[in-house]
This record gives sequence, C-alpha cells and structure tokens, in this order.
Amino acid sequence: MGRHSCCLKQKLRKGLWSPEEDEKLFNHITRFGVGCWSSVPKQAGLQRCGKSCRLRWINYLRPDLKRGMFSQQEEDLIISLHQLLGNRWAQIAAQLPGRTDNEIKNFWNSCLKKKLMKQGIDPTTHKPHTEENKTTETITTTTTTPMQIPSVTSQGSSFLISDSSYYDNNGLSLTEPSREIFNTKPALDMDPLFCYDFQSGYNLPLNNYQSQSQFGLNSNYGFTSMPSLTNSDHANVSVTEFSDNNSASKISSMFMNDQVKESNSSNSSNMSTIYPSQVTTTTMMENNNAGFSWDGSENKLDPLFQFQVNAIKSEEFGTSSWEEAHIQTHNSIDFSSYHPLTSLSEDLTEANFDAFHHI
DNA sequence: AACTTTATCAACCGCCACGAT
DNA sequence: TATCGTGGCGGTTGATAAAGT
Repeated sequence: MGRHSCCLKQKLRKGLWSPEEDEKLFNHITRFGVGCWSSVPKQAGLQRCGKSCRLRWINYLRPDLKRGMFSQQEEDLIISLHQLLGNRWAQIAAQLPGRTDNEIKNFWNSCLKKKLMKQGIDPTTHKPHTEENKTTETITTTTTTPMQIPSVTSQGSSFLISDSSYYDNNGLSLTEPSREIFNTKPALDMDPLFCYDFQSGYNLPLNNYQSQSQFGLNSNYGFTSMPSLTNSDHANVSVTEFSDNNSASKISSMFMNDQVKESNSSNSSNMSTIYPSQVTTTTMMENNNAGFSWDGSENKLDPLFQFQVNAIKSEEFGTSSWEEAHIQTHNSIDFSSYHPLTSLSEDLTEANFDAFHHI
C-alpha cells in the first residue's frame, strides 16, 4: 500500500523539475501523447516516476494552463463552488478553464480561507461566524454577506438554455452549428449544478443564477455542460503560441523540433502554421521562438500557449459543423491522446465555449 | 544588514477506485 | 475472488520569496 511500484525503483529523482526534464517530458507528450504514464519516464528518458510526470504535465506543462493571478470572477466562483462541493478541488477546477486543482487548492488555503475568515465567514460551512450560529445551527439563515451564497436547491437534470440569440424554441442553435451537439446530448450527461456563462467563459453554479433570478433575463447564459469528450471524440486543438515583446525575449527554442524550426525559418510572416509530428503550431512570434519559455530569473516556465480551438478554425474555413472542423484540422495536435487527463478534456471543452464567446 | 516570520506554491504522500489478470 | 498495476484525488510538506523586526 502507499507508494506506487514505480516510485520504489532506485535512482528516481525527486523535487523540483529542471528545464531539461521539462523539455524531455514536454517533447515526449507533444510527440506521442499520453498513453501509460508509468512508461513515460523510460520513453522520455527521465529519472522520475510516472506519477511525477503526470503531475508535472497536468499542473505545469499543459499548454492550456492559465497563468497569473485569479480574477475576482474566478475568486467568487471558487467560493461558490466550494460551498457547493467542499474540498473537491478536481471538480472545482473542472469549472475553471486553465486552472488546476492544485492551484485552486493552494489559492484557497493560502488566500481565500483567510479572506472569508476576515469577513466573519466560516470557510468550511460558508456561514457567518457568529455566536448565534455556534449555538443554534437550526436557524435557516438568509443573511447575505458579500460572499454569501444561497443554499443549493436540487434541479435534477434540467437542461437550461437561455441564450435566446442563439437558440430557437427547441433549444437548437440558430447561428452556431457546434452548439447543436451540446443540445442534443442527453440531459443526463449534463452537470445539473452548473450553467455556462458565455460572457465570462465559466461554468457557474446554477444556484447563483437562480438566486439572482437571472435566467431569462441575461442572454449570456447558455448551457451548461459540454459534450463529454471521450478518447475517440476529443476536440482536436491546435496550439497557438503568442508573445508580447517582453515574453518573446525570454522564449527558449529548446522545445522546437527540427520540423518546427525548418518550417518556421522558411516562413517570415507573423502568422504561420507549422506542422510538427503531431502539433499544429501557429506562431505569432519571431522565428526561433516556440514552445514555452524558461524564465531563469523566476525559475519558472512560462507557457506561451493558447489553445486555438477548432471552432475558430471552423469559422476560418467556413465549415458548418463541428465534425467538419475536425476533418479540416486533422493535422493539429490531437489531445485525445491525453486521455487520462480528464480535467484537460474538460478544460478543452470549456475552451471551446470560450471561443464561441469570442467569435 | 541580519535574522525571523509569514505567504506562496510545486511536489510528494497516502489512500481509493477501477480494470486487467 | 484476490491480487496487482495504475490513474486520480485531497492533504500535507518543504523550499523559496517576501515582508517584517
């Protein structure tokens, strides 16, 4: 019990990852995808256990990770979700595109918890921390504090579409074909607790909207859960690199394979689409900048990636369906190969919605 | 400037669930 | 059915940076 067999092997490195290790892992995953984590270290030439590789990929190397501070909106969402779900960080993270459970957990423990306590709210119960509450738990409080969320009411498997600009009476998309797929998913596949906010790009707790009587009034709320992407029907996504003047200078070319370099060097335009073994990389940077950067001063990798989802490609190509978008972008990196990464798949689906929002 | 305390966060640990055998 | 290997999750630790004295 306890330690995995892979961790019992000798000579396995522990602790912080070096840039070289990151490079090896990143290259391996982008080329071959994720199959069996336990075999990754050997194949990638790493002295790490598979579990460690998985964690490093999920929490740090994954191209779709969002960086930087949590926004106020994210903060509020985490608090709401925590009230609903408790310490189920993975589930909470699934509602915040680009954020990892570890990141959210750290943020909660180091920041939000204290913030709530300062406001007199018990971070566990999310109820005001008053003497009254300590003595009489039976009182059903409707007291609202800035962070207070009304209690959850069960909604079963309701499937709510309220964005009238996109859906007809049958709840089918009028203007955006990709959304039809979401609508035609059985309601049982949907997460009844959340609805998707097209404005923010987040899945938000349903009770928030109910309590605020926003359904039907605000056209930003579309639905709710994503099509569950299985191994075989994951959205293909491309990786778009971008940079500003500052970050470009920090970019290392260490993750650039020969194909990328060759392709990039032959294309002097600002936007070029290149096709390494499995990756479609659209670069907006100068020629030898690819992958992500290693910021030596901060000892941190700074992924300069952003997913360019097929929905966008579909728009570019003038295709009319999700499936066509898949076909037309078959050269792009297929993250379906990362099938163990359920959170990633969820992130991707949300990234798709985010893309819809920006179209 | 030196030392201590506090905050942050990457990574590890231990456990559980699940599928394969 | 039992065992094993693996992925996944939440709790915790430890290194480092930042702030305070």
